[in-house]
Amino acid sequence: MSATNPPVRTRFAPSPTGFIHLGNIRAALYPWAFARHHGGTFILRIEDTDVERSTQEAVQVILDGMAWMGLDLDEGPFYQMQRMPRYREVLRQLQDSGHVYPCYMSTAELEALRERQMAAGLKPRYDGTWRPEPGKTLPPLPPGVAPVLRFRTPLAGAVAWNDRVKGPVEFSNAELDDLVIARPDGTPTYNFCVVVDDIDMRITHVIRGDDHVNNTPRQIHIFRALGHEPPVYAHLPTVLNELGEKLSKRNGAKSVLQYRDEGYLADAMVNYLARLGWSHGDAEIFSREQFVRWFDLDHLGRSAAQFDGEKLKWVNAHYLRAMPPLQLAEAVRPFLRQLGLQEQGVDLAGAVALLRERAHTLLEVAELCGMFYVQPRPDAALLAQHLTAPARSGLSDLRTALEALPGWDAPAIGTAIKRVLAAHQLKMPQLAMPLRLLVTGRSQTPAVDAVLALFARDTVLQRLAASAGVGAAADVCTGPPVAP
RNA sequence: GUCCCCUUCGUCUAGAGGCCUAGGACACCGCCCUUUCACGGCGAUAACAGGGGUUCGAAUCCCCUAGGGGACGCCA
Repeated sequence: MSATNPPVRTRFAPSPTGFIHLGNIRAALYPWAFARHHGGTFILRIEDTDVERSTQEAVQVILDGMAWMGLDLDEGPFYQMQRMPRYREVLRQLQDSGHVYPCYMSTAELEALRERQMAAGLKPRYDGTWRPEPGKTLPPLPPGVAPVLRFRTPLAGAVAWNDRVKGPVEFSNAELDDLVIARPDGTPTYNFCVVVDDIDMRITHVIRGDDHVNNTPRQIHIFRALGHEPPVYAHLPTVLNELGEKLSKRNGAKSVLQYRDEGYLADAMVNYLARLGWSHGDAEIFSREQFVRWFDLDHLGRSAAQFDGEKLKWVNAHYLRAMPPLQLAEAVRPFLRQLGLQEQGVDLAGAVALLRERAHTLLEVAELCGMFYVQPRPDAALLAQHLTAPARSGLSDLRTALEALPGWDAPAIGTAIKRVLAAHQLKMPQLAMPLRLLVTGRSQTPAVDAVLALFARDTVLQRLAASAGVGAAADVCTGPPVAP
């Protein structure tokens, strides 16, 4: 890259429909990363010219999603509805230069035309009835009809670009018709607004979903008519859901914010999404900084990528384990509240540090925390199975030993347990199982000495005391079993 | 129907003519570790859509076929 290249400017240009799924947000991630990589500018533009569907709440959804993912803006959001005067101005330019003409064909007539063309095996397109040509006589003006404005597409030749993802793409102009760029009331249409915006915002690289490939030749023509060269295009392949279908609300696609609410970390999401459709050799786990440093258009995939929730979980679990315990505890707190768990008695940072190895999401960590913040109600059948007579007598001795322990930490507790094991000729599981059942109510926990160490000693002694008597087991089983 | 695009293990992908008897990761399966469950370690199964070329040599280049997707709006 020579120093004469203009600074990189990319944009994310969603229409605010109230929903933003993983495919949408990936279409923001890549242009963001590209701008950051080149020290360029990342712009958000809200394409809200469809007044029927656009709302401010929907814009907020986009903003929230981007904020969560850490996709920070340099400029914008710009709203197309606020740029109407500018569009009208450019429209006049195009009229003055003879690039557009009024068309009075009714929608009913157009419909009929399309049907005839389809029936004849042709591509349906406007036939140029109202396109003025030297020596051509136009039909008589229908009275009282406001015309649309159509763009005069070149008849011959072809339009081509070198797509940074797809490679060279070429469309014959004969395939293109004269598209409507302004409605009867003068409001401009999509393809026109996009070009005016991309020119005004000096966009150098258009990185967008490949559903726009077919719009690109039209947009290039408008660029040229306006005396500008088009930007570099990179059309990203589609993201498919786990069934291989196109992502959509109707297909049950989730909002990006729902992933946040289910306990996924933004860094993990960025990592996973970056890797879905782009690669850097064998790298699977990389930080946001590494991603930005490595990101380029040359290693984007060409074909549609299928979302894989299992891999997302794996990536998320990785980030969970890499987090400092205090920070993790902070992140888990809202989920604790959501589950109605009271953080008390046991240090949360200690708990999550111990539990995160067995969880994939913050929500799962919070659920596991239940073993520390809920009164234990061991399953009666499990208790009966594990609380054998030898175990009972071992536990009784252990209780005494724990009570006498000078310190209260995992190694000391572990030593005490091993002494009891030896004295009673017990195997570890024979004592550890009833022990974790009695203290946590669960049969699956981290190493029992580490778990006990997190509890206050009094709590442990109390819960062990409850099982001391012969009939005590029944006392403990006062409620329905909690999930193991 | 017409045009455009796509096609490597189940999934995400590496791969830019010889480094490929095709590599990594997730998932799956097996073994090990073990205080239950996890984690971790080790290992196994698994793919170049098909057919023709070009070349000494092709996953890589060309052509054809098949399959998939997208577009064809006074939506964006």
